[in-house]
Amino acid sequence: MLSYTEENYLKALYHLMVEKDTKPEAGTNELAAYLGVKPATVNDMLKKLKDKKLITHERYGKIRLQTSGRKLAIEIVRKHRLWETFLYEKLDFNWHEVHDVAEQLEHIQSPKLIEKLDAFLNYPSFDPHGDPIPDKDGNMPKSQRRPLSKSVEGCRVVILGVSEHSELFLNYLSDNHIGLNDKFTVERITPFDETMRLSSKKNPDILVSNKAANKIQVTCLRSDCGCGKM
Amino acid sequence: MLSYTEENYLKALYHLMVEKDTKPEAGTNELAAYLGVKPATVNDMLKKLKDKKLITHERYGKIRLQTSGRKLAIEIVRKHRLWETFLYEKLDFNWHEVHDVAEQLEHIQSPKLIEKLDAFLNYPSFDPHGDPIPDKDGNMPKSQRRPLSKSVEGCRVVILGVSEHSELFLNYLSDNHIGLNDKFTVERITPFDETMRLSSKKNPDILVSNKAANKIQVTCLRSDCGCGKM
DNA sequence: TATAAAAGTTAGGCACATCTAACAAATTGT
DNA sequence: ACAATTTGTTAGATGTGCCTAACTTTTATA
Ligand SMILES: [Mn+2]
Ligand SMILES: [Mn+2]
Ligand SMILES: [Mn+2]
Ligand SMILES: [Mn+2]
Repeated sequence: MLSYTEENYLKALYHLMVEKDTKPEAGTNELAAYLGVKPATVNDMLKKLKDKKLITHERYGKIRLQTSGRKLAIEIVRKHRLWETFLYEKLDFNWHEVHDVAEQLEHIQSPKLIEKLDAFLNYPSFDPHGDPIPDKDGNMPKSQRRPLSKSVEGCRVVILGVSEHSELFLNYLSDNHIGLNDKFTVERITPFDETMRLSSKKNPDILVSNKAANKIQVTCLRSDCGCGKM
Repeated sequence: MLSYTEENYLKALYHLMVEKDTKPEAGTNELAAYLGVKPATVNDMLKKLKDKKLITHERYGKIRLQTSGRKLAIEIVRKHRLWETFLYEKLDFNWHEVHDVAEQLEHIQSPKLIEKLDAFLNYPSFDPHGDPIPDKDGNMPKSQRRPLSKSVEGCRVVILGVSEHSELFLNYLSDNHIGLNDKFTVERITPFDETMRLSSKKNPDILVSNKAANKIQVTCLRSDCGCGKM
């Protein structure tokens, strides 16, 4: 049985490695910064996780998840995203409110609870941020999400998710009436700064900066718009 | 902000005091036994709770909850019972399975979560064991529950709850097809050992020992059966 | 009332998760 | 290649929650 803290270290390692499409390894300082603790603290924990055969790490070397550690990390990600979905779908939480509560709920120990919750939610594949929810065997559903910034003029897109979860960004989207599963047409892209002008049923004119468009994940609804979708 | 452990001490004190209709005070050994820790451990915690003005306690004296401590304890009881209701009503947990998971869930910190959960469950007044759920101001709903053993021959009763939560007892009830809100007629009470013979639609002949009848809480559906109901 | 039993306290210690401060190794840049 | 910077490690300390063992106070009982 892992402690609350050990679980958070595994999950942090998993996220650091997924969000790094180069080598799946992390450093002590990097992990410390991510978790908001000091490198010395991480070092103590590395010893414990190594003893439990969840990671590999040798002195002055890089940290890697072992298969057992990755499996546990994915279980925690699964719980986190199922709880986020529950809060959003069933309890009417806002987009930006679900994460912090899920940070607590993800540590509840009860396999039955998670299976029942999954069933209650109808076995969802994606959470309210559009992130994939691993199934009970740890398989991640695939989606052809791509940043909105890759779309071209004339594209008809649907919002599948976001790649940043900050309250600031999520509120910015809400304020601009951009929500999960909303559909938009890319009307115009300003050449100089690539600001996008979108239209939707609810709102005929929405301006989205390139910075924001990079964080908004969409899929293209037409195959003939030339946006480079496979 | 209280720790997980501090919350459990407050809740334990509350339960010890409610379940004792004499003086609302508890002893060190009593509390230690209830929580499954050693008296020395309790002593350390008493110091902390006293510093936080949640209890009163002087050397070799009895422990009492202060108003602030009682209020916090009731909040935890509220969370516990709402979660039990959620697990039972929405996730199809069995009677005896809800408690252990609720022991974990009761410590999740999010006022919004609890208010939303309460609304989602339609502001229930009683949990799956028939125990009262305090409202958000800490008021306990009243019910005229009384042990089944107080009923007399001819009484028509409905099961409102149980005063013991062990898996053994709850499974005993399930095995005998006795469930929450089920209705029974008291057909016969054996004079010598007060064993009760009940009948219901599902099952025309159920034998209930006096030991069990003491733990089953009912309300009488007729006013003329002479069972002493007010 | 004296003694035995029960209840409560204290001292000292341990595991966990964290810190600071000092140090060592590896990497980078001139 | 050497120095400077970054990265990682170690030692020693703290607070929480728990323990055992020894002690003291209160309560029960002979
Ligand atoms: Mn977490
Ligand atoms: Mn998410
Ligand atoms: Mn608890
Ligand atoms: Mn209950």
